Amino acid sequence: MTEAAFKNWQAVQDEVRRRIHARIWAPGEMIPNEQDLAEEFGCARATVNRALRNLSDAGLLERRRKAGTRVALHPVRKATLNIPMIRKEIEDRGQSYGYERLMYRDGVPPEELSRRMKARAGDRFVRVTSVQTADGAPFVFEDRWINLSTVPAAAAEEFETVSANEWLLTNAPYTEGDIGFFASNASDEVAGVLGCEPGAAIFVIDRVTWDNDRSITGVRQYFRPGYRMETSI
Amino acid sequence: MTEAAFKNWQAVQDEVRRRIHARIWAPGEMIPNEQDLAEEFGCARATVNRALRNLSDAGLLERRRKAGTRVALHPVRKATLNIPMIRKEIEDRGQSYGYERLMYRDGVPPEELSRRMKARAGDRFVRVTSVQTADGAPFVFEDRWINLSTVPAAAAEEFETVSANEWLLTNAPYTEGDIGFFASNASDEVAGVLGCEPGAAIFVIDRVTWDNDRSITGVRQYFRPGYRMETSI
DNA sequence: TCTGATAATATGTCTGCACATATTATCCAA
DNA sequence: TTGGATAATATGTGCAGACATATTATCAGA
Repeated sequence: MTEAAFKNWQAVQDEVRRRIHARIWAPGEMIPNEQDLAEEFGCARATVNRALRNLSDAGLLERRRKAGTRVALHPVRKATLNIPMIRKEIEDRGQSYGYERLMYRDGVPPEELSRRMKARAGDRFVRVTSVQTADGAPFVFEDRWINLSTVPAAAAEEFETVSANEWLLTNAPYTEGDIGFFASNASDEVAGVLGCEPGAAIFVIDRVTWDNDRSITGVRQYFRPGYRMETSI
Repeated sequence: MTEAAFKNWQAVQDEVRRRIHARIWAPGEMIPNEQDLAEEFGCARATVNRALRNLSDAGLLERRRKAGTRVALHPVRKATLNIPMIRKEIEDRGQSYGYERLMYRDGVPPEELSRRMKARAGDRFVRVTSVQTADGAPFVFEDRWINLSTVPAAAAEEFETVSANEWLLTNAPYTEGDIGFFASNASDEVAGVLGCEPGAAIFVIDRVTWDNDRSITGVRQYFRPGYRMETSI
């Protein structure tokens, strides 16, 4: 074990990882403070800070001022998953992408969605349903409500050729979003669009996006049977 | 607009966010380099660096050496979701948690899982199935294979009272994990355990965890109908 | 025209120092 | 004993300067 072997923050991070994994520093246990570690590793405190901060972000360490740094007792494993932008996902597989608008209509969202979107009195909405295809086969059925009070410009667009998702991404960037994932049996409508049996298990993503406290859009995406969302931690 | 108003990295970050959102810097467009921004904001380059790096991590900016920094064209929205530790999730709801082991048996994983776990010739496995309950009602059915060649200590534990997940977390920490989410129609077996109709849409999480390049365990969790995984971005 | 060496440039990161801030420990007075 | 002021301490962050590194642009030579 040579001295001064940990000169960059990633080397420090790896070493700390190793010690946690080797249980040299056990879960729940305090680890030395930054100053001491910096001396031991032969680097500046800022370098140690950067490494520990990163590990704290990753959920492996818990840090508090004055209290110090300890190894997380329940490593809250955080998976970062990329919310699929359908076109990109399909094209990345080398398949041809298709988009077709099915319906475009003014209206009022159902009660439950209205609540989730914190709709105010007087808010106007438009509903757009569409299907996106991979090599001609249905890939995802999308049922979307757009809050025209938040995005007035959307009233001038009928989403016949460009998907609402892409239009919104470039024309109404959002600051926050709530996402839910669940499984649902295909209704007759969903089955009809996706070309599967009614009752088939469908992976569904629910999303509401916000421009600060104003909801932009609420969308539900029904993926074709067999769809799998992957990630790693 | 007063000068020198952005003295800390979060203020800088907020200002950059604002400019992106206000389309002062449009998607795909280059933004000024760190040096210039530092002068404009009246702070050190390191401060601008910290802010931009954070935004890059969040997927809002794309940075490349020499090429510079540009506003992400397709803001790859990264949702960080906490992989549920079932007991904690149930107890956090104020419900009582229950665990019951259903089966414990040596064997060989099915072909597909064997491949995903990169099983080597001579690897030995044990299969553990269990159900976890919330207030007595089935919550999740778990079908797990443990690689005894990676975790020999697991051979001495039969998981009758402690869930394999918790035992592994404290006895065989993992370095990496692959996770998949999908929907599946309940088989007769799954329906029987979860107490629902066969064919009901079930949210399923597939996971393989690794100690470096050696697989520790491969598990499939079938959640009760109606289960919803939530997160925000 | 193409290729490979070279220069230019923006980001990445380290150092050493300083001060800020949150939190805990301590101690004194009521 | 208790409450509140005060000190001590570990992390959080800022700054200036320097060098490292990846990548692009340029230009000479084949």
